[in-house]
Amino acid sequence: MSLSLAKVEELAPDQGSLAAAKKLLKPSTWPTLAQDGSGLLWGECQGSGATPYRIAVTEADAGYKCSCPSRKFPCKHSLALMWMRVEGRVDFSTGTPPDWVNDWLSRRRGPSTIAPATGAERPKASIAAVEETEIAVDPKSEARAAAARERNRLEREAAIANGLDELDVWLADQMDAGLAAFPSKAIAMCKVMAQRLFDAKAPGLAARVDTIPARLFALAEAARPTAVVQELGMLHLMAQAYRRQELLAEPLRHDIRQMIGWTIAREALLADERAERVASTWRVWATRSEVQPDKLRRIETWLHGSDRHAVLIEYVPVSTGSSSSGYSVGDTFDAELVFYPSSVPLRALIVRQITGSDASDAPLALPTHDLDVAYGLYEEALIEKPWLGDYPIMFRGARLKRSGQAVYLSGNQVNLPLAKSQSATSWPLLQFEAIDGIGLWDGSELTLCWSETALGRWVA
DNA sequence: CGAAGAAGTCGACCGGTCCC
DNA sequence: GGGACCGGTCGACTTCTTCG
Repeated sequence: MSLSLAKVEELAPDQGSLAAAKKLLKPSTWPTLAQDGSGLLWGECQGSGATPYRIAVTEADAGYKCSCPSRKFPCKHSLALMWMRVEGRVDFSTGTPPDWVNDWLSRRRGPSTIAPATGAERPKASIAAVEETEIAVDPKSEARAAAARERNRLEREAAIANGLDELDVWLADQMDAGLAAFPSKAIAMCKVMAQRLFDAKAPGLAARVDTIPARLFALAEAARPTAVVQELGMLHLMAQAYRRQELLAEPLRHDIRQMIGWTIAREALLADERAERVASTWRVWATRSEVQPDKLRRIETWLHGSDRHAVLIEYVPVSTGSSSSGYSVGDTFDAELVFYPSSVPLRALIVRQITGSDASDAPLALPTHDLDVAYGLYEEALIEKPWLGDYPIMFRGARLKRSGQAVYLSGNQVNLPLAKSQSATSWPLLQFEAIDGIGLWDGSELTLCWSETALGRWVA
């Protein structure tokens, strides 16, 4: 028999030819690949010219002919044709040889023309070596890919900078027009600005602008003017912080970049040596599921362990119907978590889960401090991260009080309004002198999640 | 030395995957 | 669900090589 990988190696004039041939092994390069069924192969290979090269090979004696002008014999095209045949991964159609193949056959001298190994002194080319050099070549394409990434990044930074400039102008316009009028036209105005920020590749900031009207209208009318100032002020703060991110401590820099819309790939976080990891027994104390404007369901699982909090966040398309993370309030499991970098680290990923999650009746491991101290901790966190969002408030010895329609959770000094949606469901708790528990405080209202009382547990 | 074409280089494009 | 990102591929362009 005839062709083998060893034979192809032997024929190759040098290592470079083999490497070049390897790149031609994909069928897409070959408009024609055929055989006559008795050891004659031919094909057309699209080179850099307009007309493809024509290659013919005889399997029996490894004869070859190529119309390319290469001065190497055999050229990469002939080598590639033989290689593909030996590998057998590519289909050769069967047919009668075209004229140009017959032409070559008729003019061809005998099989003996193949000079048997002048190759004694030339370095032997090897297919294995091609595979090896592939890896060696990698750094080059790696560098090119890195350059492309860097280019993309700079482009996006430029787009974001433009977006922030537009935001500044927009904010100034709102101030000029007067903030009292803002709520009445907020929906239309915010939609336009959000779209612009989205186009400026700042999707995080865009989402924030987009949802301003919803947050405003959730408030009593009297509270809206102040909220407008806070919302627009926060936008200004974020735009400024992003521009000056070089001056910020690294965790806060991550925060502002994340708020604007940069993301951290799961893999990158798992591979990050410096990311904070905590192994502990974690207790699920709340789960939330909320549909976002972009038709995604955001599922949060809030955890407590080793005297700290963490939240797992996953996103599921609404269309898939799934609305739960698989965890239930009260579940306990051992796991190592890795926290997303932040000045107030909360969001985390599970690195490895050591035990499965089990429903547990054990009481929550509550701290010794009261609501006043808990609120103090919130304020400290707020200093670290001004756009904090939801923050866990874990307390002992607080009391629920009612004032008109509103319900408040009261400590000695602090009174936190309960979420309106809970004013009815929380009424059984009004009877207790003191309750322990945990809730999520978003800066304006508290969503009570879990409470231990003299009569037992209350869960939202 | 110039022509011709191979080979190398680089950006554009595309489809699959990931992330929010 | 939909954009961002990544790796792979394609093709235009440049550089290199060789020969008459």
